Amino acid sequence: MKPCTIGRMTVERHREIVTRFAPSPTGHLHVGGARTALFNWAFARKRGGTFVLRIEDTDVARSSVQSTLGILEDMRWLGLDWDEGPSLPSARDADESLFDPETQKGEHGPYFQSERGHLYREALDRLLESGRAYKCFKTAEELDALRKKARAEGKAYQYDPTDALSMSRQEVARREAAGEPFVIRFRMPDRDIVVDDLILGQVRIKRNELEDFVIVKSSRAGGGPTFHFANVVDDAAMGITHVLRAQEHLMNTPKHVALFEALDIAPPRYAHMPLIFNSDGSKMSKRDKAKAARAAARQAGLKEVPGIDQPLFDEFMAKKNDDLLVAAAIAAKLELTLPEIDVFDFRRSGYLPWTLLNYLSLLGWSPGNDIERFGLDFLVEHFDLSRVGKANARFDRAKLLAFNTDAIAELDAATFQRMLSEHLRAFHPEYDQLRGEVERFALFAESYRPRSRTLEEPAINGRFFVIEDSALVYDAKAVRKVLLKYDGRGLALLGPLHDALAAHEPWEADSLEKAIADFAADRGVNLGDVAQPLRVAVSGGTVSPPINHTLVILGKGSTLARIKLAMDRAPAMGE
RNA sequence: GACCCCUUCGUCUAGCCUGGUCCAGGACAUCAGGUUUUCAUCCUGAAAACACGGGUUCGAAUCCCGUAGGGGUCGCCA
Repeated sequence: MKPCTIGRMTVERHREIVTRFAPSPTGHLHVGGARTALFNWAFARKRGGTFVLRIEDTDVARSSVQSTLGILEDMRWLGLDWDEGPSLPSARDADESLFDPETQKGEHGPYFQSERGHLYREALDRLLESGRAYKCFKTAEELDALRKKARAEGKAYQYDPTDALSMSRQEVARREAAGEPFVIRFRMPDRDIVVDDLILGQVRIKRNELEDFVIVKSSRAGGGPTFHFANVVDDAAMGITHVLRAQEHLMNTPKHVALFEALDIAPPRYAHMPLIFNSDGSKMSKRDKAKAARAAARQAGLKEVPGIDQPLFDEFMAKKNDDLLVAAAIAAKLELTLPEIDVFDFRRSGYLPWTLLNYLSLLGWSPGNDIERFGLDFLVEHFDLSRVGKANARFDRAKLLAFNTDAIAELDAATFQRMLSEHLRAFHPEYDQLRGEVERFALFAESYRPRSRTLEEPAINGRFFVIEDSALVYDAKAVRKVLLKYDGRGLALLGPLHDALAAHEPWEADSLEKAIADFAADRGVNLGDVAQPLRVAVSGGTVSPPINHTLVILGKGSTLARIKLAMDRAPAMGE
């Protein structure tokens, strides 16, 4: 690859592989983006190359620092480290105030496009000088009308450069001086363009399918470089050798290749990956969350939701907007989990980062044998573009969950406890106190470890452990089935059980198990006939860790208090 | 609509390049049993696919052509 000179920068990275992940900071990191990042990362790591992270914030209106931070944090959580790019604050918690865009690693920065204007300007000058770029005064409205007209006539629309190209220098200068807005377009070469894709093979795009596209927006739209232009200039300036991106970019590639050639720089190799869809074949988008929330709200007959202005809510329900804040508020109110779309969603739902990555790697890639469960080290060792498929894939949450179940089963006690604690700290402040009680929390974690498929499940299922005794809510169905059925056989056991337990010491798992078993044996009933009523009495429902562990985590005081509470409330809960 | 990409069990895929060992293998899901004091696990088994049509060949999931279906793109968004 010959050296590239843009600005004062000369990039010469001999035979080294350089890949990049270049998200635009307009929201959270999407799983599709995560897979793109993963493949670029794995490809670079496998070949001993460099992985660059570049923030494409050319769309000033939609980009934000919070999004940038969120994406960096998601990348960090996933364990995808980059060799060059912005630095993440070292704090465990991403704190916006600690984030300094000036801090970065690598020598090809800045890694924010918003700070690379001089490079685009210089490249533009070169194109303007060589006649490969020209000014066009057609407004967006005019072009829109032309597109509509072509469509109405059933014809394919394509930009016609005749007017702009035939305009005299004087005329251009006059209109420019008069302050008329214009865009700058790239003059496509007069020939077909062949993209030699590492996954798809050769793809030929005919000259008449290609049009002179905009590389610099008009002053009305901020006057900055378009994605195509900034992307190419940066890939050149950063010495990117391989561009791995989603197939939706395939039709952009001829433009990019032509741009590289016009700048007299060898283009990188391209590899277009298949897309990821929902299990029903629809596009995985933020709208899914809005859709799910709307459906749930409708079913629950929700007419308003705390924290959201009524007009906004009404519009949301009328499908006038897909505001995620409204969706989140509905989800919180109805206690439902919205479909996970972003990396952060999966994190909040309690998936392990390497499990998500493992699953994601299988969407479009396969190691070629029957091995499916593996970690990043395996991926780095075996990843290869030749084994990336061409067909789109559907995201199957059930399979991800199965992977996560196994991954959690493989964690040792200490690791699970640490990860659970971290998860609860981030998403469930109601567990703060329990987390602080070392021994009790260790037992809590150890009780849930073998029965959790995600880090979120202990938080949901164990909630009865962290509420006031008096706040315990009894599930009517459970009370009827376990305590009241058969003439209150279960309920009748609670009194003597209370007394037996009140007299029991010490309050620890083994002796409690024995005590409960003895209690059952004395009455000639099965262990389950005692355990279930006791479980309902102390937890409010039929599901909890083994009963002896449940009692130890709860403590003697709460156990006895709750048994009394059950004896008190259950009789009134019949039909 | 035009251009481009794709097509193996419900889903993700192995096999395809280098035709026979494939009446197609694995995983998840499903169904049926079993273990377990609840739950979550776990164990055993079953059902389940080469989109269709033509061609090449002794022989095609594998090569070629066509058809159908799916997807992507067609922005001063990235």
